[in-house]
Amino acid sequence: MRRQYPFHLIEPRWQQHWEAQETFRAFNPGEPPAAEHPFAVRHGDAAPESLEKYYILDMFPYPSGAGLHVGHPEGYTATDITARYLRMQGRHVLHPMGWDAFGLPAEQYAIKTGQHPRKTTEENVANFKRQIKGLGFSYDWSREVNTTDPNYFRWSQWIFLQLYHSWVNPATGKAESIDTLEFPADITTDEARREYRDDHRLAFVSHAPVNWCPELGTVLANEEVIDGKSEVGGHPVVRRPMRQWMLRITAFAQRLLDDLETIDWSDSLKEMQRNWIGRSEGAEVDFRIQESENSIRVFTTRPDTLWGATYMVLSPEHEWVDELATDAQRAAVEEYREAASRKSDLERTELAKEKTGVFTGAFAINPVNDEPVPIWIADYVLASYGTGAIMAVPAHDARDLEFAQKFELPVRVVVQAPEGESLEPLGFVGDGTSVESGFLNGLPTTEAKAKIIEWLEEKRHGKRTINFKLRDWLFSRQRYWGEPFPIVWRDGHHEAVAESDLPVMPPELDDYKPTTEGDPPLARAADWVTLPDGTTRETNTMPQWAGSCWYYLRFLDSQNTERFVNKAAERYWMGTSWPEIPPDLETWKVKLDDLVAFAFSKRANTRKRLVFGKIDTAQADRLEQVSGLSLAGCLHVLDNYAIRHINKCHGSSDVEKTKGQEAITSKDYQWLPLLISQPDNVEYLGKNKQGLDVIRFSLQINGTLMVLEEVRASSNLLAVKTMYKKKGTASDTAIGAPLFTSENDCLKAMSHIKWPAVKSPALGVDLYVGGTEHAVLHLLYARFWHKVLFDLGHVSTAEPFQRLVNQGIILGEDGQKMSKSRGNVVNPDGVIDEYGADAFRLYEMFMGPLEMMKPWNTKGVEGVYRFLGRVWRLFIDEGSYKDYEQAVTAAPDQAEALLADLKLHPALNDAEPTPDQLKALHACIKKVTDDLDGMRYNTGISALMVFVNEASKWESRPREVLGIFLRLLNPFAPHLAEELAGRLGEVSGNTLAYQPWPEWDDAFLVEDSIEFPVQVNGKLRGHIDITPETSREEIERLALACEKVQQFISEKEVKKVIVVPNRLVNIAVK
RNA sequence: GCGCGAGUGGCGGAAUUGGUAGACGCGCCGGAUUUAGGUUCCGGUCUCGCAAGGGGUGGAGGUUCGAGUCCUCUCUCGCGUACCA
Repeated sequence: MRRQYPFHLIEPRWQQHWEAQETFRAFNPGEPPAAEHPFAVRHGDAAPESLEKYYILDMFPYPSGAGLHVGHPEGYTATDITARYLRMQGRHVLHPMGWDAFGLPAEQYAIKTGQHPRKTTEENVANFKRQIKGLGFSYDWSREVNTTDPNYFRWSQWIFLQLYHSWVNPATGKAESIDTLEFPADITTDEARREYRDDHRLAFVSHAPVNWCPELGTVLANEEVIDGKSEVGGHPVVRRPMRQWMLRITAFAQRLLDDLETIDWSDSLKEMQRNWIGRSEGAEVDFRIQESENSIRVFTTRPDTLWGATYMVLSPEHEWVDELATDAQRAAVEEYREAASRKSDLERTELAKEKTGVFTGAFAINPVNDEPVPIWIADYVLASYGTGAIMAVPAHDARDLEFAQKFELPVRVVVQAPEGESLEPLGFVGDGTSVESGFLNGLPTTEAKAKIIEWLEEKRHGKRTINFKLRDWLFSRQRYWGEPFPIVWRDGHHEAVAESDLPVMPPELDDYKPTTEGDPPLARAADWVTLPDGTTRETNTMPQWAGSCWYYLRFLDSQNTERFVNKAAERYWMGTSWPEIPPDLETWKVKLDDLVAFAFSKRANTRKRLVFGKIDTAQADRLEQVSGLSLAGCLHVLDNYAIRHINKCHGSSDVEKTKGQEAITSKDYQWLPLLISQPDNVEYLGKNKQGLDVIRFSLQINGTLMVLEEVRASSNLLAVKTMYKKKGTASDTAIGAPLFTSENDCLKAMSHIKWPAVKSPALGVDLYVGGTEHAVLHLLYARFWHKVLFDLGHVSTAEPFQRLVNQGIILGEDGQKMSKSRGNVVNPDGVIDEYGADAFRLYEMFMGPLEMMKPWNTKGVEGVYRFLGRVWRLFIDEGSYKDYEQAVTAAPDQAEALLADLKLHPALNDAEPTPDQLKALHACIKKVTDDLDGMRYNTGISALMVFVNEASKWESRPREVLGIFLRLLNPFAPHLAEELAGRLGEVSGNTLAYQPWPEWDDAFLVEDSIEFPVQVNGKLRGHIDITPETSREEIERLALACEKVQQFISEKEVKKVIVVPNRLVNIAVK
């Protein structure tokens, strides 16, 4: 097929140019670029670290043997377009790429063929790199990392040692050195001290039952087991006790949950993490065992239903089952336990349809009414969650009900459903009103919970408790191709390898299978395992997730041999300096206006926040008085999401009137600094659904009470949640008296507010793009490691990834997910050969919104390819291209050299652009800029197409206009844009990469005459010709006079005429 | 079951705080260039209707001068999770 343009020559040429020029290198603090580098050409003498940075990251791939598939470049293209766009906008962009190269496939290939996994990995990396480079991404390859490189995994091992040498201090909730751990008085011997320490480390050894996958010959983390099968390969997984390394991620559960509030991830992704962490609030309640001194502790989220607890269930593995079973029931209990222990998780799940269980013969005493309740065992109660025992309330829990019905146990209704919600009280699990519940009768569920917990605590029958689903992270694998642990064993105890002895290299082996005794493959290397000093090495390796937990940090300084990352580089790229608190009230007001405008603009799906205050010591004391929270130094922030929320809930006067409130207007935000610095009243509202503390500030201004509610979004952040106004005064719980009686007083007070000189919380990676498949694995693990490193002072942000965007999956042409077995896999190499990298990139983005799932369609590639051909013909004389093609047929080896003979299109000239031309150009600049800000690549491309369709008709094509167009095209199709820009004239720095991004001027977009739509009763009936100056009255007159409209309104009564400026006019008739 | 998200032409998808539904591309139809095919260029393409006009964003209601967009109910699909008390 004839090529639309010689992309096969242009693309490699520009890729070589960028590589030779190091066009896309990012510069660490103190390492300025050479004077001739295009970065220096653009920014002059400015130190790179003085520029605003942008760290844009892709999820680095596992280089599989199959090579790149079309899903990989989807995210990579999106980030590349944004990276190139922001570079042109003047940001200092860091955009790196590397390889997550440890993994099972290379090891399995090694077992089969004997080829060292390193060799397989190197081959695959080389292939991936070739494919990725062929797409012309603007990566800084000097920062490339590979997790299997000893210079990389040495630092993975080092971070493991940081975990090993740390514990979480319950007083601060933060990780600190294990040396700060104090021993209880009864721990006196060295042996006991060591044990106590080892029990507190963040990396610790456990002998608990683990997920063992016989097929893979390794254990797996909870996150890697799906429906009782391995996530990789779908092999069965069984529970089996083994000695394993664990990481204490559970100590960070609450912080991992809280800090989700501070980052810009999609709601669905945050929700997945929340579900995985699985926080639930409730109470532990002790049930005394009948005729015994002992009691059994249960966990429940519904202590208010205690009167409805008619039996109790223990998990079969519960430690007291043996003791409880009566002689009559012993045989049945034993049998049930035996059967349960034989079941794999898979079987337990699959057989879950039908409830099973056995009565132990024993009874417990319900503490609220002293009634005996039978104790059962059943495998629907899990040993690993809560206390491994429950109180069963069949009337208000679906599972308990099912069980009770099967075994004919009593059901007692103790919660009345709200009227209309459920006619059937049996099985009602929602909130209602307590009945038949002693002193709780008549209380709504929330209050009943609080009251019963108070009672339980007072009578010492139980206490308030919070439980998490999250389990500690099983961190060892029985594999060869992973990071060896920097741990040795001496006399049955583990010890850390000295930092100076890192990296611990894996031994060379001939056989990569596990040993016949079931030990990991590393155990085969007897010489390696046994050390001269009599210690033996740990033979497990780390899981694949280890390397990906911190690679984004290594990119900042990938060649450093002294530290895992240079401190200054980390501080600069992870960002600590934006945004600042406005220095004064005036600036604050300007920034506020910006933020409000932003909240209602098209770009509003990006989070933008404004810091408007900091809690000083006096304030902190006052807050501590009401809430018990220590909030000194906390910053107040307002973001665009909050503004939208407030507008939605409290911005409409209709809604507010009914509640005796007034609508919040954008002007009201200006009171925020005063509200937080000099409130009449501060209240602590307790924790919200997500377990976050809510604080209410209120202030009376001229008879109206303004109320602000904030949540503590992280340890140092109070985020505005909502805000409303109402008539009246502050409630009785107020601290202090109202300070202001008039608005003037308030304004006066505002002028005295002092703005603290602080910077807002750090950012981390500015934009991270990747698939959803890592929602609870990589992304949770990485956040966990990052928090440990943060606590220990090694990094400066509490969160690694400020903004995260998930790309949608690309389906096959048949609408099914792409897979080898379906035979619908699209190979990028083939597409690039036929249409070129620019067309491939463009199509990947043109398919639809980045985050959406969408099917591939090769015909669609032809569409964008034709578009690039039209761009080419906009600039290049068609005759000369035909001549070129003929010449190449005669002398194929001259193809490259002959390119020099191509001529520019004769319509290109230095004429003054016409108003129409400027309008087309500036409309394009505006649309593309807006769309790139909002990551709407598909509509951005369509704007480029609209411009080209228009410009193709021009008989005179001013260089100036087309040159600016090429800058807009550059992020999307950089090879073609660079080529044409080079032919159009000299480009400073010899690349478009650092040319300033064009700005649009609204003056060019104004139309002289407008065809203004006229509706009658909301239906389009005609148009009138107006100008931007036409008055409302004139528009109304023209609309009513319009001929087409007349036939719809004559003989009818015109009730109302609505003129919507810049939109339309609507005539309402009866 | 629970949680989250999405339903718009033959297809992928566009539609500012509610304001001309279907941008852009694919496909299809017609025309021009070409010996022909391919390429390129021009025109058409939600639907019923000759037209005037009517209908139309999964379905049913509602709010509004005006609803793809907001509210209530409902159906379908996708993703996540699953005995987590």
